[in-house]
Amino acid sequence: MAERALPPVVARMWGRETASRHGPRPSLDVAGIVAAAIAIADRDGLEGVKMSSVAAEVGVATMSLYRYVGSKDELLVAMADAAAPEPPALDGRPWRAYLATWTRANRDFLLDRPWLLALTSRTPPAGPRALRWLDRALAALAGTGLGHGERINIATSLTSYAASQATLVHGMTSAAEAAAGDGSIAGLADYGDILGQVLDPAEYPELTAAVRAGGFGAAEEWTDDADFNFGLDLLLDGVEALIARRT
Amino acid sequence: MAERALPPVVARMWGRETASRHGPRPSLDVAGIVAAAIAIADRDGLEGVKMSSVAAEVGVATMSLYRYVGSKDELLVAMADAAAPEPPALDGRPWRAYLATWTRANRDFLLDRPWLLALTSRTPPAGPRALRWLDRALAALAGTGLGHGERINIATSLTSYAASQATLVHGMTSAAEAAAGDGSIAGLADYGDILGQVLDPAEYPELTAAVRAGGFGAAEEWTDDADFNFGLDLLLDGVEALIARRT
DNA sequence: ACCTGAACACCGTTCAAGT
DNA sequence: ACCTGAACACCGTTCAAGT
Repeated sequence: MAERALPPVVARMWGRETASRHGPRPSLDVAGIVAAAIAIADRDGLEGVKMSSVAAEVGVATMSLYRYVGSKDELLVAMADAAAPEPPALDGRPWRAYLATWTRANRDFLLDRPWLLALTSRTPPAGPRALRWLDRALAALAGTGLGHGERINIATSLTSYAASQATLVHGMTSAAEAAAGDGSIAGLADYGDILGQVLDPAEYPELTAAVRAGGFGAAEEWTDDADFNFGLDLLLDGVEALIARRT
Repeated sequence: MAERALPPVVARMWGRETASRHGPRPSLDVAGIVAAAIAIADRDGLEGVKMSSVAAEVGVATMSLYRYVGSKDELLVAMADAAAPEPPALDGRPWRAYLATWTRANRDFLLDRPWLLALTSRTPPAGPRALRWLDRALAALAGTGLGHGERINIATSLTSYAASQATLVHGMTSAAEAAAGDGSIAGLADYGDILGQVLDPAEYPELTAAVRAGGFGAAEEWTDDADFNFGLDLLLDGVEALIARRT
C-alpha cells in the first residue's frame, strides 16, 4: 500500500513541516500561534479568536499568520488538540477504575475549556494528545480479552459520554450566567418552570408528570457528580457484561 | 412561585406570539421562515443559511426577517427543533425494544440532516419536537420502577449516544467526499493509514498494535449497524442491570 | 523566503424612512 | 404595524509589493 501524503493540518500538528532552507528564519512557529489562540479562547471565548486578535497576541500582522496555518479552520483543529491535557497515568489500575477516572478527567478538561465543546465534532482525533488519550484507554482494556475493534468502540463511547455530560453541565451553568442579560434558559429551576408553562399535559403526559414530581431537581444536582456517575456506571456495567460474556 | 416570562426564542417556537392588532397583516410567519431555512440547509448545508438567502427563499427583503426572528442564532435554534421528525410510536412495546428503535431513529434523522449536528449543543431541548421525543422515552420506561430523574438521565444518555454515533459516521463519510479536494481525512482506511505514518510505537504502543491488527477495519464496518448496536447494547445492558437492582 | 499594508468579499444587523 | 434600501461594522483572506 502506497504511503499517502499527510493532510496539511495533520502534518502541522505533528510538527512534520518540511523546513525551508533559504531566506530569513521564521520568527514564529505553529505551536506559539496555537498557544496564543488558546490563551485568547480561555479569556474571551471562541468568538474572541479572530485572525487579527491572534496576530496581535503574538505581535505580528494579521496576514503573517497565513505563513503558518492554512486557514482559521486549520488553526481551530490544532487548538482542539493542543488544549487537552495529558491523560491520567494508568499505574496498573484495573480497567474499570482507570476508565472511570479517564472519563471524568475527560469531562473535567472540557468544563475547564468549554469552547472545546464547539470544536469536538470537527474532525476525528488525529492529534498527538487525542491519540494519547485513546492509547491509554486501549491499554487499560488490554487484559480483558476484548478485541481491538471492541476496545476502540468502548473508548469512543466513553469520550462521547464525557462530551455530552460536559455539554449538558456547561449549557446549564452558562445559561444561568447569561440569564441576567437576555431571557435565555437559566439553569434547571427555570427549565422546569418553562416546561411547566409550555407543556400540554395531554400531549406530553410523562414529561408533565416528571416536571411536577420535580424530576429535574435543583441545578446543583446536575453539576454534581451523581448524575455523571449514574450514566458512567451504565456504560461500565455494559462493558463488564461484555467481558463476562467473553470469558 | 411566580411565573417567569418565556424567553423569546421559546415563545416563538411554541407559537406564543402576542399577536399584534393594528396595521397591515404580516405577510410571513415564523414557521414559513424556519421551513425555508431548513430547505436551504438540506440543499447547501449550514453555511448556505444566510439571512439573505433565507429572505430570498421566502421572497422578501433580508431585513424583513428581523420582524419575525430576533437574530440568526434564534432562527438556528428554531430550525434545530423543527427539523426533527416525530418520535416513533410506542405501541405498547417493552422498554428495551422501544428505546432501541428510538435511539436508532434519533441517529437516523441526524444522518439525514447532518447540519443538525452542529446545532445540538446550542441549547437544552425546549421545542415541541425535542420534548415529544423525551416524553416518549419516559413513557417507555414508565413500568420499570425507575424514578423520574433516572428516566430522564437514561433518555439523555441515549440521545447523546445517538448524536455521537451520527457525528462519527458523518465525519467519516463526509471526509471521504471532501478528500478529492484538499487532503483532509478520507474515511477509515486513510485514517488508519495516517495513524500508521504518524505514530511512534514507543509512545503509542496500544494504538499502534490496534492499527496493525486492522482494528479500525473497513469504512463500511463503521457506517454499518454493528458498531452502533454494540454501544447501544452497552447502554441498555446498563439500564437493565439498574432495573434488576431495583426490583 | 519571510513579512506586511491596502484592499476585497462577505454577511449580520441597525436605522431612518416609506406605506 | 409592517416592509425595505442604504449603510455600517466586522472579519477572513488575497495580492502585490517590500526586505
